[in-house]
Amino acid sequence: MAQLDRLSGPVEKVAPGLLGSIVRSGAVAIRLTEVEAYGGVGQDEASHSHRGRTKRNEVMFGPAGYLYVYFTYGMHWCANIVTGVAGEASAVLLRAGEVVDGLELAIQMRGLGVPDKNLARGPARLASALGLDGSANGLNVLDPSSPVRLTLRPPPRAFEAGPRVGVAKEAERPWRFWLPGEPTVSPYRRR
DNA sequence: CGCGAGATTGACT
DNA sequence: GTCAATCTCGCGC
Repeated sequence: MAQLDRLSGPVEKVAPGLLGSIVRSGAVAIRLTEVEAYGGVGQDEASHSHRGRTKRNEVMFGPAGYLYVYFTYGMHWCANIVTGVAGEASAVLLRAGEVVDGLELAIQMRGLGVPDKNLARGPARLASALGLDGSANGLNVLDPSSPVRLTLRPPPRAFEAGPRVGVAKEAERPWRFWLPGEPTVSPYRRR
């Protein structure tokens, strides 16, 4: 399938190609404006899969197109889309996006009172706006019957790349990609 | 407005 | 026991 092909290449090439694509969970849809690439075993110290397969990250070792949702800092969920081929364990972290559908519901999910461009700015906020938690881990986002789906759109004609944010190691590797001029891109400071 | 520290759960060493 | 791909709030300038 063509969609799977888009996710099967090297993660640093797949990641920017996801910018502008739509992630839908129930009534809420988000257009991706910022993503981050994570490599596999032995090639990326910042990746959860770097030390090999564990109970938590086993989804990353499966085929592309699956959702890897993990819990961190005792209170936040973050969502990734697995890329590459089975066994490679690479994934793309969904860092930020713009709510394009289900705005009212997304606002409720976040417990806010007014429309806000910060709704999905940052990986934990994005997951929260989509209502993602541990139960979404392992879903196939290319399956039309899945509650969480990825709709690929044409790759952006322009994007920017820079250092990753918030990771303990290899933050200088320019594997964070975003769409220029988007107000929803997280302006986070570097560690 | 910018920086700094706290919150709080689960998985790994 | 330690650490984590974060967010929010509060204080100081």
